[in-house]
Amino acid sequence: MPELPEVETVVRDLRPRVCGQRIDAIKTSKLPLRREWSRNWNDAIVGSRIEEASRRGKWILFHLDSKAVLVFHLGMTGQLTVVPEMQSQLDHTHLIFNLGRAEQLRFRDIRRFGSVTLFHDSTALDEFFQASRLGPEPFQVDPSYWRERMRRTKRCVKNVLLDQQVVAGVGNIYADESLFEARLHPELAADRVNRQQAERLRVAIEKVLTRAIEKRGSTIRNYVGGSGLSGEFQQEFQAYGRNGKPCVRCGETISRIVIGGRSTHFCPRCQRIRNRS
DNA sequence: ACAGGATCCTGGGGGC
DNA sequence: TGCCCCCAGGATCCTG
Repeated sequence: MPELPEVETVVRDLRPRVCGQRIDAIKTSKLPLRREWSRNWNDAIVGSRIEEASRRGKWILFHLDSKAVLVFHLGMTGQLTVVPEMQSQLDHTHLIFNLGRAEQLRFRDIRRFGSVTLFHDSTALDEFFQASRLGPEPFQVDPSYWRERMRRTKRCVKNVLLDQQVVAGVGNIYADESLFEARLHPELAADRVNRQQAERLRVAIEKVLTRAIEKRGSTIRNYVGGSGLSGEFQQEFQAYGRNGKPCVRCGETISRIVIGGRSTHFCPRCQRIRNRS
């Protein structure tokens, strides 16, 4: 499910509802997530207050007053919401944190590709991000960055966009939407991307992500924000999931191919391998 | 280095 | 109604 715009929406929704709240109790389910929940974490967390909620790539960070950082990844179907404790519990709810005001922070994940980890302090978290070589935020790269990264690989641009070490937060939907916006063929070899194309790509990614955040992300099936609301950007898709439909720019039929095992949608007329510009 | 495939899971949809 | 197959916003491991 969740790429940068969805994760950003969750964090913005949750921030006012969790910041300043103390975690009074934790309930865990038996089923494992991608990382197993450590029993020690209960003791380390209970009694702490959440000071801040933030995002890094597709990761959600809760900074506790104990200096520990509670970190979530939503995988494909993760949902992180604050609800009244009286609200009935949905299937696949794996973690419940009791907050003040008779509210709970709940983590639900149907496919259990999501993960939760507790880091002792922000240094330990930084080390984790460094070890995984997580790339920069797409809004913080300077104009030369994309060209720089592209020229040193022959991989196709779609795969480069999905690589979290290149840029953090872009997933399958926003890769396709950004390439459509930039009029680049997803199978274009990265080292053949020229200066103008790289700049178009940088601008396109920022534009697509910004608009998607404004629309609270995209809901295909499972995604909801931190208050349980769906996103609406799926109504503005121009490429993703539109195979067989006419291109909004030129009327050509949108194609679907598979790249790196991920379905990929593009306009064969607007997005050519050989590009005039 | 990199592509491709399998894997971790559950559920929805289509075809028969 | 059931069954089987394919598909899904991600990441990681293994092979060639």
